[in-house]
Amino acid sequence: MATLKDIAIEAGVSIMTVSNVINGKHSKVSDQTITSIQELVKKYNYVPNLSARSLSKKSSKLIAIFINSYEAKQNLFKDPYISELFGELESLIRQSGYYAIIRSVETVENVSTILHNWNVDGAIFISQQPKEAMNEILEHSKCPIVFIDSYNNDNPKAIMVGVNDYKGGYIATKYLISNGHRKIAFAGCYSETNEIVSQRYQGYRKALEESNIPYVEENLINTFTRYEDGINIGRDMANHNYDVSAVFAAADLLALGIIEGARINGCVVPNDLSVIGFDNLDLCSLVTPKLTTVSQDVKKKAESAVNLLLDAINQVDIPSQNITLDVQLEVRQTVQKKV
Amino acid sequence: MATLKDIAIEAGVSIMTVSNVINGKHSKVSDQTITSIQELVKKYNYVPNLSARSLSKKSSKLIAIFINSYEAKQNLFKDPYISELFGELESLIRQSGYYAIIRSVETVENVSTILHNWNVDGAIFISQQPKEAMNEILEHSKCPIVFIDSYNNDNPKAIMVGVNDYKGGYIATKYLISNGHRKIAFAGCYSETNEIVSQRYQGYRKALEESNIPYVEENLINTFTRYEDGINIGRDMANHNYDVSAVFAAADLLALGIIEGARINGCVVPNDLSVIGFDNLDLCSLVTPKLTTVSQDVKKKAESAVNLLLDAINQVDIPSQNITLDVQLEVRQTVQKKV
DNA sequence: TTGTAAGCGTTATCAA
DNA sequence: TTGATAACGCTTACAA
Repeated sequence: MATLKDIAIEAGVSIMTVSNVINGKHSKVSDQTITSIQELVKKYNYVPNLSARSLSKKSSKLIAIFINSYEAKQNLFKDPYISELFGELESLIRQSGYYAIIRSVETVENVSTILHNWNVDGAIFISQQPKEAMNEILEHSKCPIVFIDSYNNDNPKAIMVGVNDYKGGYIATKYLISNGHRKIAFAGCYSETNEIVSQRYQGYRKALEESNIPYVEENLINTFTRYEDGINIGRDMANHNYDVSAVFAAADLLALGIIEGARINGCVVPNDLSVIGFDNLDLCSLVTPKLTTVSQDVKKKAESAVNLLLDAINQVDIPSQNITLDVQLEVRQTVQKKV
Repeated sequence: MATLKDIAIEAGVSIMTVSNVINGKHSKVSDQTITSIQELVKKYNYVPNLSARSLSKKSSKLIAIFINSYEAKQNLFKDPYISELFGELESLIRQSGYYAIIRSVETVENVSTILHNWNVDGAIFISQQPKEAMNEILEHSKCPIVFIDSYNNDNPKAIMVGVNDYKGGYIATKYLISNGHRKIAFAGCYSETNEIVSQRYQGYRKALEESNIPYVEENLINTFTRYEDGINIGRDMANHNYDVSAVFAAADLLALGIIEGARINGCVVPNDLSVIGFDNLDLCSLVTPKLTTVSQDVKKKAESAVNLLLDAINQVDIPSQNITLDVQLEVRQTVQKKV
C-alpha cells in the first residue's frame, strides 16, 4: 500500500505537500505539483489510512449504530421495521461520507467501550432504550448520540427521534369507535419501561375515555409483537376468550398475525373482527384484507436521525434537539362498521 | 480519555509495563504491579484506542460486510432473508471479538477503497457478485474475503459459502412431478449472470428431463423476487395466462406473493395451483396455507462464512476453501396431488 | 521484571 | 508555495 511518504519521495516533495493535495487544500500548493501528485495518486491507487487519520485528527468519520442484542431471544433484524430502518440509515450515513459500524449490545458498558475504542464521531440507537440506560450512556460519552424511538425528557444531552405514539394510539382507537366499536382490545408489549407502547396505550385510553367507554382491564393484551404471537391471540379471539369486536395492535406484524390466527379459527376480518396495526410496513397493502394501520415514515425517521446527528457533530445550532414525526391513519380494509 | 501514558505516569512505571498488563502478558510483569495497574485501569475506565493499535499492529479487528446497494431500486434490507443473514453475521462477528463495518456498494472500486482505508482484516459479501466483480475485488485486496451465494470456480482466492441451488431446484420440481404435475412454471430473477437462479433453474430442467416432460419456454417466468412481483404473477396464473398447474418460485417471498395474487383472483392454492418456494423463512410455517419450500439453514450459512473467514485470517489450513450447504424439502400445504 | 527507542501513517503548527 | 518537526496512542524489538 502506498503511503504519503512513498508518493512524496517519488514526487520529490515533502509529505505535507502531498497531504495538502490529497485534502484539497489547493491554495497551499502550486498547480504544477498538484497535477504531478494527482497522477501518482492514481498510479499507485493511493487511499488514505483512516486509522492514522483518525489518530491524528481525533475524529474517525465513524458512526456507530447500536441495537439491542435480542428480543424474545430472537435476531432483531428479523423485524422488518428494524431492518428497513437500518438499511435507510446505512445508506444515508454512507452518502454523508461516514462509515457505519454496527453493534448489537447487551450492556451499557459495551456501548461506551465501543465509542471510545474507535473514537466514533457519533452514534445512533435504533431500538428503544430505557431512560436509565440512556442517562448512563450519555454520561460516559462525549460524542453526540441519537436515540430513535426512546423517551427521555430529563436529559438535555439526549437527541431523540420518534413518532407521535400517543396520537397514533388515539386516532386508531378513535377510528374504531367512530365505526361503532365499543369493546376494543389493545395488544402490545406493554410495560412501565416501554414508553413507546405506553404512549400508544395512553392514546388508546384517552380515546375510550372521551367516548365514555369504560376501561376493561382484560382488554389489555400484553404480548411480544411477532407474527407468531399474533397467531395465538387471533386464535383466542376466534375462540371468544376476549369479549371484543376490535383490536388495536401496536405493531403491524402482530396485527397480521392476529388476522391470520383468527382466520384459521373461523373468525373473519373485518366481518367478525376489526383490526388496526401500527407502522405501515409495505406488507400491509399487499396482504388480503389490506391492513388498516397507523403509518409512520421510516425513511423520514432515518433522515431526521442522521441529519440531527450530523448537525450535532458539526456543532450546528439545532433549533430543537428532538424530532417527533407525525403519524396518520391509513384506512384500508380491516375495519368494518359494527352493526 | 485516559491513555497508556496517563496510567503509566500515575503508576510510576513505563508505558510498556502498562501495555503488557493490558494485553495479558503477565509473565513479563510482577504480580504487584499488575494489580496496581489494573486498579488504575478500572479507576480511569481505560479502553485502548483501536485506531492506534490498528496502526501499529497493521491489523484492525475490523470485518467489512458488503451488500449491493439496490435491487429493484429498493433497500435490500427489506428482504427478510438478507436481514436475517446479516443479523446472524453481526452477532457472530461480535462474539469472535471483531468489529463489523457495514457498507452498501455500487462499484467495485468502492470495495477496495474501504478495505484499504480501514485496514480491515477480512470481508464478507452477503449478496451475490458476478464472477468478474469477484475477480477484480480479489485482485486488489490482500485480506481474505468470503462471498456468500456467489459462484466462481476459476479463482482460487475466492472463499465461497452457498447452498446446493441445483439440488434445490431439482428436488422441488421432482416433488411436483411425483404429485402428478407436468406443466410446471419456474419463477425467478433469471439471467446469465445470476448463477444462483441459473442453478436452481438447471435443477428444474434436469428434473423435467428425467421425466421426459418437454420444456416449454413460456413457463420460465423472469421476475424480481419481491412479494409484490409475486402478486402480479399469481393474478396472471388465476387468469390462465399460463398453462400450468404448479410453480416453483426461486424465493419464498415471491411464492407467497404468487399465492396471494392467485387467491385474490379466485385461484386457490393448493386446490387450483401448487406452489413451492425457496429459503424457508419463518413466515412459511405461519401463513395459511403453510408454504412447502426448499429450506436452507441461514444460521449455518452465517456460521460457515464467519468460521471460514476467521480461519483464513488466522492462516489456519482450510481443508476446502468453499462450503456448499445441503438443502432439503420442507413439505407443508401448498402442493396437492394433481387429479 | 522493567524500560528505551523507533515506527505505524497521518495532520497541525510554525518556520522558511 | 513548500517543508521540518512534533504529536496522536499504541506495539515491536531490544537493552538493561
